[in-house]
Amino acid sequence: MISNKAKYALRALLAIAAQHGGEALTSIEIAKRHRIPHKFLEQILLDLKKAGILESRRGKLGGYVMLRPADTITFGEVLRIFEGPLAPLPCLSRNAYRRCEDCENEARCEIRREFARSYEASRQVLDSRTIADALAESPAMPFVAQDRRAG
Amino acid sequence: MISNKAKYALRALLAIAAQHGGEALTSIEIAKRHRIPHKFLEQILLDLKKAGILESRRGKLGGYVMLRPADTITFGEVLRIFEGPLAPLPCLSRNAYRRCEDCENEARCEIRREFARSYEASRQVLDSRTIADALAESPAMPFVAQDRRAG
DNA sequence: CTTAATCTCTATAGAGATGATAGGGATATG
DNA sequence: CATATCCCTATCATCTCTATAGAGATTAAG
Repeated sequence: MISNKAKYALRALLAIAAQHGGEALTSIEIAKRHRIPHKFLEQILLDLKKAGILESRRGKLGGYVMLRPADTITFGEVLRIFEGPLAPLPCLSRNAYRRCEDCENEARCEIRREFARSYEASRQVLDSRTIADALAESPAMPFVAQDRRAG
Repeated sequence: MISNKAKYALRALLAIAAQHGGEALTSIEIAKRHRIPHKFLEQILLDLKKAGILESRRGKLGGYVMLRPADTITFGEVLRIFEGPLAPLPCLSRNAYRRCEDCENEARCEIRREFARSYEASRQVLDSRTIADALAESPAMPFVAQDRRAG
């Protein structure tokens, strides 16, 4: 199961990316719409900003907008920010490889071999599907916000 | 990342299933071979027994043997015993379905839709690959123990 | 300049999961 | 009876998750 944090982050991103005209969305508005505890959401949005995904404006009329276009942000990328490596075993992570301390022979490890298959299958989905893809297939929201950064 | 518990369980199962002639393996032997804390492993083997996967014998000459043949035990089944539902969202679990409390419209939820793809991909691997499959592909152990229950 | 709205940052805390460790009880063998 | 093994329960330290809280920084409006 994914964490609430990651789920909230994805909800928030979908909302911000879907915002017409690329207008800023406030954390309060997102929290109200999606029933996310406001102060918890603030932390999450801050993480997304630090990750270079969102841009923020402070003060009155402040809020959040996409920094990078929604079609460049995959579900996998967002998950990794909040959950760490997606790999089921440390020895299968590309970005965060660690040897299993107690593993005798990685190349012959049956467990590693089997999980590699499973991981590869889900990784290919998570690392290819973007926020924009998800919105594009949404029946209630046919118009996808992609790159609407103010020029 | 999967838990140590699940990893230990899989290691133990692979060892027991690979045992020539279906001889019993003791928890001490498994713990020594695979560097698993012995008392921790005992709990795990007990869980596997309660799940109907292993059979045990007490006393001298005791140990564990497979109850069900190794080609009927999938990685997914073992994982579920120790990690609970494999689904990334409660609303995607078949056996343990729960509605996301804060979800407005499950059918239209973009997050659910995307994770369904990813989950389906990994589930198909985990629920089809068995302990016997894993051993069969192991270069160091070409002879697979399948159904060796004493008649 | 003041006020209000918003983002920013850090601290704290309860609940539960994780990963063991420990001790003894039950059972089988010889 | 002695020994080896499985069986069962309790306990514990650590970490993570899920917040909650409060104050500071920034901006816009009046």
